[in-house]
Amino acid sequence: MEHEPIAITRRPLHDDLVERLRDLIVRGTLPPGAKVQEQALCEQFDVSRTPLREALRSLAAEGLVVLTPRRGATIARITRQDLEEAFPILGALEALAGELACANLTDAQIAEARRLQTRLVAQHEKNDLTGYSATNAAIHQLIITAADNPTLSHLLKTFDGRVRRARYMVNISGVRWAAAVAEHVLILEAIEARDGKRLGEILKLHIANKLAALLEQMEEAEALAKEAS
Amino acid sequence: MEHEPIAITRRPLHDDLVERLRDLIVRGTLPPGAKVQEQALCEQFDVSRTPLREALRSLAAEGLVVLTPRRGATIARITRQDLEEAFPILGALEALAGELACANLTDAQIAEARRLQTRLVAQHEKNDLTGYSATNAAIHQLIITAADNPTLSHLLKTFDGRVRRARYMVNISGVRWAAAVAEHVLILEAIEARDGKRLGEILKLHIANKLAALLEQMEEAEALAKEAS
DNA sequence: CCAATGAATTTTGTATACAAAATACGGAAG
DNA sequence: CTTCCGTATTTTGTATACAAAATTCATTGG
Repeated sequence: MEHEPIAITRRPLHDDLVERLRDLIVRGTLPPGAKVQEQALCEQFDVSRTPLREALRSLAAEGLVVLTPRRGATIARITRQDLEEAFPILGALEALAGELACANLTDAQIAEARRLQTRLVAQHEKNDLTGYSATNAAIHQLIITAADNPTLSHLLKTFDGRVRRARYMVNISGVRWAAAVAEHVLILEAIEARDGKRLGEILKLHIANKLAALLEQMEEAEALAKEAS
Repeated sequence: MEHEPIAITRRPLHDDLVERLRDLIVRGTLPPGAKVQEQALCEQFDVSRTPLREALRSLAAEGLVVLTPRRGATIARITRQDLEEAFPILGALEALAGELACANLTDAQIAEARRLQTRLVAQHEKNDLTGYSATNAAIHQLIITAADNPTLSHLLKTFDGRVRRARYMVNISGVRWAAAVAEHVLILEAIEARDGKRLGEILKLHIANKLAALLEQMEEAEALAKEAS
């Protein structure tokens, strides 16, 4: 007699589809503004329209896909306005995560944060952007884990997806990268001091700066695109 | 020749279903923990399973419905933990809305806030809970509108639904009601002063107090239920 | 009398079918 | 040549069909 069946259930197709499609969208393989051809995707994934459509509904709820009645699905565009609206929300949520985290942080977690910070600096110096991104994500994940609020964690995960796409569109500038590393020093300090209020403020600022840099990059990219036409 | 077709599109069934089901869930007609019988609902709404299932997926993304593979949908339960996780998020989001709103508030909007506040107090004195709730919602709506951030507005709307159900389960205590009215005085003051930081703080506190009162009420209700059994 | 096993029933996941709407295409009129 | 209109094609929304899994229920053995 078992108490927790641990659900050995095989996942339904639409759940797989959600993940695979999300990946395609976030990475830009399905580019913003693109029309989603149900039939084409059905053939590509070898499924029928029913599970595909259910997956599209989930992604629409996440904001990655826009569903227009009688005229199908498109990949959500990323406009400047979207980013300007989304980043402050992300900032508020991450700030909350930081505040909550400080109330729970264990010594082991703080030690881990120090290790990650050291690695982050080293990767910046070695110009290893891929590794840096991973370490960066790990630090944010550490904070979210320490916050110990699954609802917040889930909300951040889905909400972050909407925004992460933008980073695949432009590459970080050297100036912004250095500034981000500097900000991470402050983040670690606040973590070590378990100063929730301060950590929240820094995270908010960190994200606001990220937005500013991103918008600048996007404008440059747009200007270049215009010139080329 | 028109520039904006204004989309005279008839809404699909699943969109209607989402709204009607959400209403049933939020109002408690479909109670937390209840198993969702697809067939029964299909007959009740006279639709086939396809649009119903799509609607359930949307509601699952909102957190009102829980989908378990191979064993169907249930109405999401509201545990103490859920509320303890959700309210701080709601607080952070409303605080952000307050901050943003203060940057935009017009004199007309401030005047409207004063009118609503007067009405709120009158309705409290007349013990008109229904009217009070509507006015209360209008004040929060005014702030969200002034924040002028559709992404935030949408997020708050769906997220609020998860929590609003709890208020249908217990009725506000006289003590909490009076305290809420007092807090609204401070809210109006911050609005009049266009003090975003302060408005944010008060809203956060307002929501934290709401949570505390709600948890207390729920514990009382649970204790009563236990006694009766 | 209870537990366990297995067949009958229900429910779920997915595929397919079909009607209504939207889009693409092509020819005729200006 | 362009614009308009009507037809053909595609796409969307919904219903239905069917197989696999889960649940129910009765029966049997202990």
